[in-house]
Order: sequence, then C-alpha cells, then structure tokens
Amino acid sequence: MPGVRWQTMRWLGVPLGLKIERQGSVDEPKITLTIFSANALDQDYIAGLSAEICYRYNLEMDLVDYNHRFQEDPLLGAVIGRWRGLRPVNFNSLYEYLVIAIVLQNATVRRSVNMLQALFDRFGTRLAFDGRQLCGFWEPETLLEASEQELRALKVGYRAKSLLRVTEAFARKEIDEKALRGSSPDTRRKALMNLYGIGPASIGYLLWDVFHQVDEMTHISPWEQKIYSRLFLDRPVDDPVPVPELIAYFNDHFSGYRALAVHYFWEDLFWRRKYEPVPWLEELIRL
DNA sequence: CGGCAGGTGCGGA
DNA sequence: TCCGCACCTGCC
Repeated sequence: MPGVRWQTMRWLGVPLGLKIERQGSVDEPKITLTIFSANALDQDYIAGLSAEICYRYNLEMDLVDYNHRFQEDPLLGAVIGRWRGLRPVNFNSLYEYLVIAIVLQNATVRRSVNMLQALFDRFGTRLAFDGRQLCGFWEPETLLEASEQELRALKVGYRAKSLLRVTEAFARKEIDEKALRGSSPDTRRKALMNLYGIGPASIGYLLWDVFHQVDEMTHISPWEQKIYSRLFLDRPVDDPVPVPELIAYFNDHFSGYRALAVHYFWEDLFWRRKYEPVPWLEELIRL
C-alpha cells in the first residue's frame, strides 16, 4: 500500500507498533501517526515519542538553503528536481544502529541480513498490530543474558565480542544518545571510537544516519570509492580514483552538505535501478 | 578449495 | 602514525 509504513519501535523500554500514513503533498507535507501498544500511554509519553520520531525522520530539517544552493548545480540540480523535499530518515536508536553497523562489517548484504534475522529471532520482541506481524529490537539487558558462545552459534562470528562489548556499554549507561546529540561532531566521534568493534567506517554511517551530520565525509570505503568514481567522475570501476581525490571533489562541489548531496544521488540511483538495471552497479552490490 | 566481502583491533616497525 | 595480519561465515 503506497504512502503507508508499519514499523516497530522501542521507546523508553516500551515496545510499540507504529503506522505512518501520508496525508499531504510535497508542498504541504503532512503525515498521521497511529501508535499501538499493549497498555495505555499518557500524554507526556506520547509527546516525547512524537518528538523522537520527528528527530529520527528529520521532519524539521530545513532544506531551503540546500535547495537554494544546489538547484542550479549541473549535476545535483536535476536530482533535487526529482526529489525536492527528500530528507534522510533513520528508524533506529543509537544502540540499535550500532548493532546494525556491526553486522554490516566485512560481510555481504545477504550475510548481514541473516545475522540480523538470527539476532531478532533470538532476542527480538514479536509484535502483532493492525493486521501486521513484525519483530522489534531488544533492550541491551536482554542480549546480555547470552554468552559469547551463544551469540557465535547465531553465526555472527567474531562480531559476537563486539556485540557484547557495545551492549554492555549501553547497559551500564556509559553512552547517552541524547547528550551526544548536543555534542560537537568531534566529541561524538571520540565517544563512538571508544566502543569496541566500532571503527572509522561504522562511525561515518553513525554520524550521518543517527546524528544527522549532513557534511560528514571523512571515510570512504573501497566499495563506495568504486561507486563514487563511476558515478561522479565517470571512471571504470576497476580503476577508481584515490579516496583523497574523491574527497577533494566533494569539497569542491558540495561543501557544507557533502553527505546529504551524496545521499540524494544514492536515492536517485537506487530508484532508477528499480525500473532499469544499472549494469555497472549490479556487479558492485552483490546481494 | 583459496580468496574475499559494505572492517576492526592489535602488535610491531 | 602507519602497516600487516587474523578473524567468522558464506559464496564464487
């Protein structure tokens, strides 16, 4: 059903079902939110939850300056024309995203999906609402009931140790997501770097997806390097341009919004791919 | 069957 | 600071 999204969410320890529906248009955007829960929720809780959803969905992101700066850009202009109003969304809390980042490491997409599914089957919360059956994330304490050996049995491999160490940090309240939102990019980076199993690649994704740093462009991994070389500089994928050169290109063209601009190209590319195969891309994203 | 993937920690130079 | 290496598992 177009314009409707069902998802789970755990907020202040309460597992929820959410239904989000499109009501407005690009120029007069409006959505409705329906919340499903086992017990009644008071007004304060709902207000806090709404604010959190606004944050995670970037509903208050001001795109005026971005649109104004790039709508005439020879490359980005056409993309903005197709996607005006598009904002990046991330449905997950910092802890949940860290779990995802860990299963993404050094694995193909298929394997990452398998690992996450196994974790959900073992630790997740099954929810039925509005005719849907979905699974939600767990509390850190739940995962800590398992040993490293039990995690390894879920085929997460050496990532078991990272999952436990990161989860322990959250169970001990050593990381405060809300406080980090108010911190400087440098403070955030250092705090995340202290987490075992989290390195430069994961941190790049976290700063962008979880903390909405629209100009984050520090790390470019080899697979991204190939795709960006082809996409922006028309180089063959087997002979990509060096990473510093790519960063210089982004500095020149999209300064202030490097991550957001690249995100727009990604969205454009992947939607185009739905309707017409993009041959050079298919071999790079082996599912 | 060896190599490698949408990385990271660690030890040693 | 930089580099080489091991590492779970699945797939080619």
